[in-house]
Amino acid sequence: MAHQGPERRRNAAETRRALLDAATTLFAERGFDSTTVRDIAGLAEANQALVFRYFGSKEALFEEVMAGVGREQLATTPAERLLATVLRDLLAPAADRDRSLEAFLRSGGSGGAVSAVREQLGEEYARVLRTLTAGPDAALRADLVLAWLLGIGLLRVVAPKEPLSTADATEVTTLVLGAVSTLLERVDRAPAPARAQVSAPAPAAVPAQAPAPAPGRQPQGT
Amino acid sequence: MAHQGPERRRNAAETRRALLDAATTLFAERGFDSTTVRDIAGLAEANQALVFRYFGSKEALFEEVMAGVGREQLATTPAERLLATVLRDLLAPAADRDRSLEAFLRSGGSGGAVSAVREQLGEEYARVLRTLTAGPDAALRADLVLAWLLGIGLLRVVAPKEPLSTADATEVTTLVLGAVSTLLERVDRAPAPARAQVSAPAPAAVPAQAPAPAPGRQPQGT
DNA sequence: GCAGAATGTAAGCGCTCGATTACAAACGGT
DNA sequence: ACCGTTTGTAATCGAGCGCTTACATTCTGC
Repeated sequence: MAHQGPERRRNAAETRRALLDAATTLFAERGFDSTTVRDIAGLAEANQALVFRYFGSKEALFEEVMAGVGREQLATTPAERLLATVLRDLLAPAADRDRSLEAFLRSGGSGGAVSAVREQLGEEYARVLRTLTAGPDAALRADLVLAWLLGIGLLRVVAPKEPLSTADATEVTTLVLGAVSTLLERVDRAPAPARAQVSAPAPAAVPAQAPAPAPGRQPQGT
Repeated sequence: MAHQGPERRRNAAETRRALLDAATTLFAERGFDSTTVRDIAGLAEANQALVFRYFGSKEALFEEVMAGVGREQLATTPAERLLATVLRDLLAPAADRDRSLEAFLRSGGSGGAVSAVREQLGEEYARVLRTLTAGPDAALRADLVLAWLLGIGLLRVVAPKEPLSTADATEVTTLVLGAVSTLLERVDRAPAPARAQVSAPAPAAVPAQAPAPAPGRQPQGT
């Protein structure tokens, strides 16, 4: 990658974008702590001082990364499909996976600002998931679903664990959606009625698998 | 320089143990990266050079912490109870929670040795969970259960998210076990031998609200 | 065409980290 | 009492970090 083509002329907007892209990639691959601004600048083929000129600080850059990438999916996906969409995204090959979730998971013990971003993003996802079920504990059920998604991401991406990390996407989807349908159904305290079928679970809540490549794609420059 | 009490006399074994305890606490609270050897030595009221004398390196210390704490629960808990035990542990107040899982979750993007420890520990848990279900995809189902546990830990401990982080333990247990029973139910052959622990919540398997040290010994010290 | 703003670069500051070293103090066998 | 070993301490090293500064280069309005 010698990069000799169209000489990058002085262009603040483009440089900024290059830095943002590089940061998105690296935060996803290594998390916040293990990514240095020198790495980011290096990948973007820019000077590391520009990170601070354009974003102010490493944390501010992280916030902008997290704000941009994850929100897109959230805004364009109807609630009923969010679960299946996120799941499909999680199970997709690394290349076209949404990076924000990875960054989220890999940025563990970081500082206050990073935690704030994490909380906010989690809140947004949970709010959408909450609409999928009824009852007084809808929010709790939504949190549990979100927790499962995060855990699956953890074992598939961050700390790959066989066989989950290489399992067939359809099979995982089937298993998860089946169990989730049980969770989202209105079950009182009675543990008995838990006999949900994967093929015909909740009516509109869980539009089962469909791992087909959706129309809306996210151009993720590498 | 105060510290006058029962003067810690020169005692390598005790100093080593103090360092190990301090490391266990701090790794759990902040993760591997954010914990410094100076912090550990400070909490243990020891000199930081001793960390290297007794353990060789920070990573080696981490490995010893992870080897010691988590294994205890794993070795003394029968398979049928592991799920409920881990779940109860996860939902317990921070004070008497097992710290290894926290350390596991908070040590995100760290180096190779840390990842190796994580993988190994995850493998052990999954192997036990695997015995809870039958069928060709038992291992995958076990991984999904483990993923859920990790995700719940994530949203309860590492990145606290309302309402899950403060939800009633019994309610969470009920919801999770209900959905997990759907997941773990055998699909095809292999008539169930004695897998009743989950799908029919036997009172023994899920003590749920009773964190009392039941007849079965739980020699968890500290 | 030139002043001033915008953009890019190189150097380095101050700090913290893991790890090492040199040395002092307590211990224990003889 | 002596001496070698064990245990503890202080000082530091070299590297890497986020971030800043001083300066060079290019662009743009007039």
